[in-house]
Amino acid sequence: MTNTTLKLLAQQLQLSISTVSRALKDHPDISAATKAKVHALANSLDYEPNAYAIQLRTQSSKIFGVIVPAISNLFYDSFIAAVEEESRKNGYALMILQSSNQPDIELDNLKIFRQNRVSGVFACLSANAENLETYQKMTEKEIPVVFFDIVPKDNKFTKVRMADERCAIIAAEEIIKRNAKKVLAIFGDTGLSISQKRKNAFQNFMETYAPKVHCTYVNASSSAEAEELFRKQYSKAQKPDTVFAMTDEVLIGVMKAVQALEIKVPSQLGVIGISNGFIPNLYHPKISYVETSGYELGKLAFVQMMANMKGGKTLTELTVEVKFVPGESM
Amino acid sequence: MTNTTLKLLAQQLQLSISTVSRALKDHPDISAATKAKVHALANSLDYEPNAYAIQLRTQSSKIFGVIVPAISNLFYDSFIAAVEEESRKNGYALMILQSSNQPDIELDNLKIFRQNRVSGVFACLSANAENLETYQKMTEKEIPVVFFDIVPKDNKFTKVRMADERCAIIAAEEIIKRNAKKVLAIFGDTGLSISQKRKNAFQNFMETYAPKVHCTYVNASSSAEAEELFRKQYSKAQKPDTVFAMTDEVLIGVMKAVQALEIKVPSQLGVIGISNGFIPNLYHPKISYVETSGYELGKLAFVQMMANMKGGKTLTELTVEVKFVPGESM
DNA sequence: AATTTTTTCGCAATCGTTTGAAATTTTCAA
DNA sequence: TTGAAAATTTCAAACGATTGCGAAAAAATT
Repeated sequence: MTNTTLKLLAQQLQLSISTVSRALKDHPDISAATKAKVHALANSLDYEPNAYAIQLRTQSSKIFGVIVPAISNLFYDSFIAAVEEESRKNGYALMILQSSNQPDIELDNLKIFRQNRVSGVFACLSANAENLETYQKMTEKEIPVVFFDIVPKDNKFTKVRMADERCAIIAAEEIIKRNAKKVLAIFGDTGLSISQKRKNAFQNFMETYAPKVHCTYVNASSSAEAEELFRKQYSKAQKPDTVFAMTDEVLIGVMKAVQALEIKVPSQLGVIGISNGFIPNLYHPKISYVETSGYELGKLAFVQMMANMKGGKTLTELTVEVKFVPGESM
Repeated sequence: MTNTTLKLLAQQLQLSISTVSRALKDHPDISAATKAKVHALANSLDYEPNAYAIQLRTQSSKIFGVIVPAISNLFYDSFIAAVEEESRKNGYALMILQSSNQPDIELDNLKIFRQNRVSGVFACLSANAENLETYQKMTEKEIPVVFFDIVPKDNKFTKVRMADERCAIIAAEEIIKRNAKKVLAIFGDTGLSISQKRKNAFQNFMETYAPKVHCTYVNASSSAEAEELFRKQYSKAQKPDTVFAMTDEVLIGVMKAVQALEIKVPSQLGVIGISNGFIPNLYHPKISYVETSGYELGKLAFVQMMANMKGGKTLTELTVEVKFVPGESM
């Protein structure tokens, strides 16, 4: 079964292709009568405009590219969900690729995006990305790029991200409120700038506003490592009375140990994390957390993308607001 | 900055477009000398073939469409990850859309796929989908469709899914091994055929091989409902000694109650679920589960897709094998 | 009835690439 | 030197849609 094309419709109706084309898009030049006829036939033959032909002709695709380290990730998937939602509303489709945190795959993916002449790219840098040059070229070719979450330092790019420092500070505030005496703060992989930012902000705040609270700072790059670190710290004579988990991954590790050691939360140990909320609500009592919503970030990223598309070069760095969501763990 | 095209290269090199085109793809007709020249210029001007033009000309896109109820889902995201991985290896990109379980959105998305002339579609039906006609049309237009997970009954379609009955039976076997006396089995939404299948298989097996075990069967369509149901059953005089959770969603609800009520697992209560493994491993002790891997399903779906593409109409229903993964909850 | 205006439609070029077939050049044996 | 075969390269027609501009037909004006 061959696809219905304008040509086919034109032949059957004894009209020219251009007339059919115009009729289909309600062009004022065309009489109501012919419009009706054209629409009728188009429907019965269920005509679907060929997106490639359109894009070739108009030099603009209705597709955005999204590149993330991994789709199966509690944070990115909600980001993607949000972007997809907005895109759909605006008549765009999404092409999603994962970099697996490998710079060469990231480059491959970017090539696919360029070859498909996507209208724009939402990009989350892979861990050790040094390929900013490629992104630079894309923006030069007028393919807007909106970075999210893991963004380049260079501020000639458009970026949206969580208010990382605020997250850490809000957590610190809550910890101080709780009147903690000994805090164990576990951050993510040392290689990620986000870990550094959060750690610095947290440490600064604590040292300034609660200098007498004893804090221990460690880094864990996996749940297992986080669990191990927690167990070690908790086996010491002076146990921490509060633990701060910078990511869901860390929190998962901590909570494994907490459950295994049958530590009472919050009486024996206060727990606070930074999360989109899914993991903290898995436990009883619910873990208190500072909310970083991938969903909200997605919405924001989309706004930025649209702004960029409309000619305006908005080279700003926006952050989405974060808030404390009390559970019963503090 | 305008995009480099074959025409541009041809002009600069004083060659015809066809020569340039052929040189770029190493056609034997072209002399080594010109090939070298062409490649050199193409590189320095970083030429990127225009995917639209190619697809228009060749009538074949290197894009697959994927449609899922929701991307942010522990099962689907790993499915997508697998399909994406395989697609990339084979030079395909993915266009991913979510139906949000709404049939009309699903139809919209299918339209986008058709307009983009995707090479094939991986589809998970939305809950109350009655739009099989549309899928039917697509296969008639030679766009292969591989259904996964939630698949149509009609067996003129290609489908891959988990071995749902096997899942339930394996779980039942383990429960019998454990010597359970009173079992609470919580299944998913009644509307989903998968719930029915699993329930029937489970119930059958239990009644056949362990008729004296007392089983209670209930359905929950959310974590909260599962939690509530569990609490109710557990507050009865004769408490269940084993609980079976058909999905992660159910398991999450159950475990909330278990933690809240401080029920000892496995001494007071055995727990077994069906899952891809992420959720069960969040708890201590680790929950035993029958593994249904979205990842494996994705791989299988891709194989089926490729088989379908190569002309062969493989209208079969394949299932991916499942296995029991012992935790410490039984 | 002749002319102007308005409606309605068609021509033809274009987007960037592929590809069968024809045209050109080179090679080489007779 | 010549002619045929082989090696290169070019021509030109697609693919399916959009769109400026001009043409024909219908309606309105004089």
